[in-house]
Amino acid sequence: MSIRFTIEKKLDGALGRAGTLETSHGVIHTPSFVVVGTKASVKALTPEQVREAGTQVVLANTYHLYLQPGDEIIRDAGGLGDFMKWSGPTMTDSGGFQVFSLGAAYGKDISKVVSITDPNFLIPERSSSGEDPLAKIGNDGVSFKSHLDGSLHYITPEKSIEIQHNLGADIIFAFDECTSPQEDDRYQREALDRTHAWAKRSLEHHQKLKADNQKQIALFGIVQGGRSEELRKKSAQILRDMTVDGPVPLEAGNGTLPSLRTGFDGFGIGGSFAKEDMSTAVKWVNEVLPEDKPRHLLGIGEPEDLFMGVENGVDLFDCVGPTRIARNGTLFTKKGKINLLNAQFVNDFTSIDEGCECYSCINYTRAYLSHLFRAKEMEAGTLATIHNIYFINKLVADMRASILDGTFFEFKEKFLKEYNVKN
RNA sequence: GCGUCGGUACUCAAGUGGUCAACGAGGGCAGACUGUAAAUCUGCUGACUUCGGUCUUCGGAAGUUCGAAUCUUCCCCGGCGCA
Repeated sequence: MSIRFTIEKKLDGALGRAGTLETSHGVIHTPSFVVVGTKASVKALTPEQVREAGTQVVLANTYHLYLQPGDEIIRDAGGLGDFMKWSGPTMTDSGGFQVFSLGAAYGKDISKVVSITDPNFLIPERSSSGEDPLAKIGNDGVSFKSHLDGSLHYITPEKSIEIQHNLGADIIFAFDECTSPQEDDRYQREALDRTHAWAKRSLEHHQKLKADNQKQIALFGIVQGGRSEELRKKSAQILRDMTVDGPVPLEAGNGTLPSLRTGFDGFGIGGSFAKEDMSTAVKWVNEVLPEDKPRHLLGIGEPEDLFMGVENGVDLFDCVGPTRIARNGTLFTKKGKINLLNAQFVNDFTSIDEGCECYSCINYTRAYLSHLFRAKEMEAGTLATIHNIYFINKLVADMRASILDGTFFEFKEKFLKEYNVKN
């Protein structure tokens, strides 16, 4: 068994739960936020700083590392964790998101989460003319034009799994197609069928490689289905029930052993969401997915969304938001986000977030960070990133603690009330 | 003193008769960012505005012209050269 998931306590009257996820590189206490280190680096931080900010697990990206430095380099370095000197658990995304971000979303003003009130939401995805996308989908796989040097690469589910095995994270994802919520029903169905076919091929190839190299790697299948309840539930069901022949026993048996059927070790919930229906989509899916396996809501990480996910049975979240907005000057506080580049912080000698015990808050003032951002000093990104991931890690850890002591809903109400009050 | 080059918005800096409230860069003021093409991107940056425009600007003053940041004259300021 490559991972072991144990539920410690469930939420009354909701799908949420607190648990532990054991990997060969340590235990993840869930629910947990997964810090993104796309290119085998959490931007602006050393692994020690990532750890000190309360991080349990880091996620890197297949597509980026395949292009640079190449997955074989990382395999030869001893795997992702050894290469980047992160001793804790690791995950890799499959490249499925790049099918979206470099494909349908390329050169357009749409992102992972859009509001249905956004004018862009009304533009039919495939009919709007934009730049020539870097990712083009075929039924067998996706052709990518490298954003680094323009070279062409063809990624199939097998290729993604092979790269991910070379990267050697504890948890990897099936190759999927992340669709935009604007896609019409016909396209959603077509894409979903493709994602399921790719999931099957990912699982088959994963089992084959696992049998060959004996690595302790867990594979998560990814649920898609856009905004449709029917498709979301169908996707969760199909992936839940999907199995392939298990690893071949090392010693040749006497032929009477029943063949082991294995499925996914956990599940990702994917897709670009309409803000307004993200919670219903998560609920639909988690009502169908098996309770005893971990669920990862891909790419979501705003405080409000984390509460929603945890309440509805999500165990893992990853998101570039906290690290990205930090580098751009926006910091989380208990009273909402603040942009340190705003004039009001130039002479604000209070700490970033009162009461926060992160390295940045203990040692520095808003005025100092404001200066660093204005002066374009690199340390600005470092101190801001430390604070933001500490803030999110702490928030999710507090949610976990509140599930364990039965105060989740009170905690949620109190936090969101304060968080939504403008500074 | 003579000659010469220059003086443009917060700064630097284009423009050398109408398409100029004036290119561009920086700075400033905001906004965005959700499985990272992102230490990135977008908007605004003379005043007023019922968003149609209106008014005041390119060292100062006076001219030429239908029209001047742009041409002329004088003045002020700065650089350089010669006395």
